[in-house]
Amino acid sequence: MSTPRPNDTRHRLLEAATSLIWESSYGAASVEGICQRAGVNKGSFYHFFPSKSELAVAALASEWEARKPQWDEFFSPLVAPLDRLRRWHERCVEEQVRLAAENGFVVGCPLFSLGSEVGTQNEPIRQKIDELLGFHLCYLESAIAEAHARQHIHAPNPAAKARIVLSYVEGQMTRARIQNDLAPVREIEDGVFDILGVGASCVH
Amino acid sequence: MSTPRPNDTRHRLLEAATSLIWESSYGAASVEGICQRAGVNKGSFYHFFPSKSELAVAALASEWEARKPQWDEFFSPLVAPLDRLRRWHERCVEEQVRLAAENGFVVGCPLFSLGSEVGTQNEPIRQKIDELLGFHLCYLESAIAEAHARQHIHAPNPAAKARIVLSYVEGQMTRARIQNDLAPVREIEDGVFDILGVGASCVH
DNA sequence: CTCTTTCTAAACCGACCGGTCAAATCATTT
DNA sequence: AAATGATTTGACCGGTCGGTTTAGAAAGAG
Repeated sequence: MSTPRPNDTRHRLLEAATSLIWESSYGAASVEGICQRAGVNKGSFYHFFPSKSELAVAALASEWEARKPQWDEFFSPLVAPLDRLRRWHERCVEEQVRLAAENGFVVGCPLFSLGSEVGTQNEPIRQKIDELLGFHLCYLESAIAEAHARQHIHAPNPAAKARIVLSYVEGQMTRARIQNDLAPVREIEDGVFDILGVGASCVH
Repeated sequence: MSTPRPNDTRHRLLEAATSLIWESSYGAASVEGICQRAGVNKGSFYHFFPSKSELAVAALASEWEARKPQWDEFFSPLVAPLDRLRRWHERCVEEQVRLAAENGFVVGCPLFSLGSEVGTQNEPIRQKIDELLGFHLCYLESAIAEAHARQHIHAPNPAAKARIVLSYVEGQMTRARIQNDLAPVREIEDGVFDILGVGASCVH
């Protein structure tokens, strides 16, 4: 019943794949390279995963599973809705700063990078990313809807507003990667609040 | 003095590379495949371009050169500033619809797809895309600044607003590719006008 | 202990990768 | 016609790709 060693090799492969794809790209991350980073032989790779693309899907799922608790915490109903966005952004900046220091360049959002790379080529990966971005949308919409209900902002259509915010945020993350500059990441908070009209008069 | 055939082979290679990278990705577009689509032998490829990556840079430059006149037309001072954005968006939708019909899936924006794929791996390509996105930013900022000056919108910081709009637009284009759905492209106009606060009271 | 299952090691596969090359061909100029 | 440089050809290179194979180590179960 217990899982004393939660399959170390498999787990290392998932982590190696995540980091390698994040830093470079799906196409540039070879199976050989992933195995090397995981300290594993190729035979083991194909014992646990039938193909490189299925590893990618599993890595995305595993990543999300690991991150979800933190999202739930940041978007907890105990936190004021706009503060959820603030803390979530704060966490994003921290992570990007750390990764940029580790890797020497800004890596951006892996969902968007990977999704736009293989979106037209690999349907399973595309679907998984689509699903995960849908989750992100839910968190945003919930916070925006509540902020509107409490009259902190004016957003009569929270779903539409959430799509705008998500696309903006992901666009900034990708620009940060393309410009190899953390500035776009850092200005996300101001941008989001500008989009949400925070500070604007809220007459009704 | 005349250039009757402006280097047909070279030009066909540029076009083949553009379309192939746009449809799939830089990594998935092989030199062999590009040559095949261009109807050219691999030897000819390396007669005109020293490497695949330099072809990509040349293709980006060539693409922009071909598109610039249209951008200048859309963003002509003769057009009302917000109408510039409308017509530009209209043109984007048309193109995406056509490409989606041709290829069977939504392709999104090649600058963002390519940029986020090779951004951390290939500096020359990264720089070229950075440059081109900078041009886009200029057009947007100009229209936004003028719209503000004419009091059509309230945007005291046009440069910041332009960055928000660009990231949002590119984010939507990428989401369209990832979702394989034209809806995000179609809603860009509404989103941009929402961001710009069109229709909102403009007290000052 | 042995049997069985799970996992790992390392050699191996054909295909394809980006890139090279020498020879052939074409279009101009003289 | 001869000469010349730009263009084109297709065979070819070493290397790496994603994936397979097989033998055996490890480990739990009886």
